[in-house]
Amino acid sequence: MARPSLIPPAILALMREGQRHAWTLEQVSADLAARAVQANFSSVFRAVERLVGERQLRKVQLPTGAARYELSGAHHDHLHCSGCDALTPVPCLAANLDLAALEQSTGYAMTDHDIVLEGVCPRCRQHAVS
Amino acid sequence: MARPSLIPPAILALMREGQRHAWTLEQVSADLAARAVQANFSSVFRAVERLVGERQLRKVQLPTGAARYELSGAHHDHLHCSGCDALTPVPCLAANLDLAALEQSTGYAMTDHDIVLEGVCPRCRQHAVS
DNA sequence: CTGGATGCAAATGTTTTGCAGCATG
DNA sequence: CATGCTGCAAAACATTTGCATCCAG
Repeated sequence: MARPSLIPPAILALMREGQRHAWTLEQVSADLAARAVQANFSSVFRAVERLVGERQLRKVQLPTGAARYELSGAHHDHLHCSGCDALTPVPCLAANLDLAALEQSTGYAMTDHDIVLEGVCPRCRQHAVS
Repeated sequence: MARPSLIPPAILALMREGQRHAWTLEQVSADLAARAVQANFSSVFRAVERLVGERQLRKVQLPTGAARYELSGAHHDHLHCSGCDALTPVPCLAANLDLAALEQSTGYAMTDHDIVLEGVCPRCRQHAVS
């Protein structure tokens, strides 16, 4: 190994202490910069990809098509606010699904899931004309 | 209204008779061409968007970030094969989730969902070294 | 030295928009 | 003729890659 990478650990640190629950690449990049960690966008991209590969991060696809990254930790699912784009973690929803039955009926071998339900968060409900 | 649009109805027809369950924009475009329906990609895009707006079509986000379109019809969810990119419809999974309880605990107003579970389809399981 | 890490620029792939032209009601 | 559909081209966007360079082991 040559030239040990500073970026991946910095990303993990940032996320562990972070205010956010999930980050876009853009946000990871910005937060690194805010911590004076020099990192080109490509490097951030590659670091995040690697971390996802190592299962230290999880990539979450929003219904909008945009992706977010979060610490792996305990598996959970998400609610996505169509108003403000917030992503709120909720306990794993697949626990309530009978995956075994699904595998039976479809022949699929389930490997993963990433359930994102669409809704309007409390704040946006308030601001909406009621 | 001027110049009634041929494209949206052609898309609906194509999907009603189609072999496929869900289409990428690219595929819609190709299938239109195969039926000798002249349509620029932009026009296909706009037509599909309109149909989604009118709730005649549904847009499904795959875990890969790619989008697919399908006829609205009865709501259902999907299994996505990570091997061959197939999208298999399954009965609505959210039926098994206690959405009311979720709304209670999170304050969200749930508006929609689009559950895509990741797995390996029967065919790909076969072809995999076992 | 060497191999991985990095920055920069540019390719990619897809979705989206501006605009001028055109065909119908 | 006005309206909104259409094609074409190009913008916008986010993601991804090529390549030359750099550096700690």
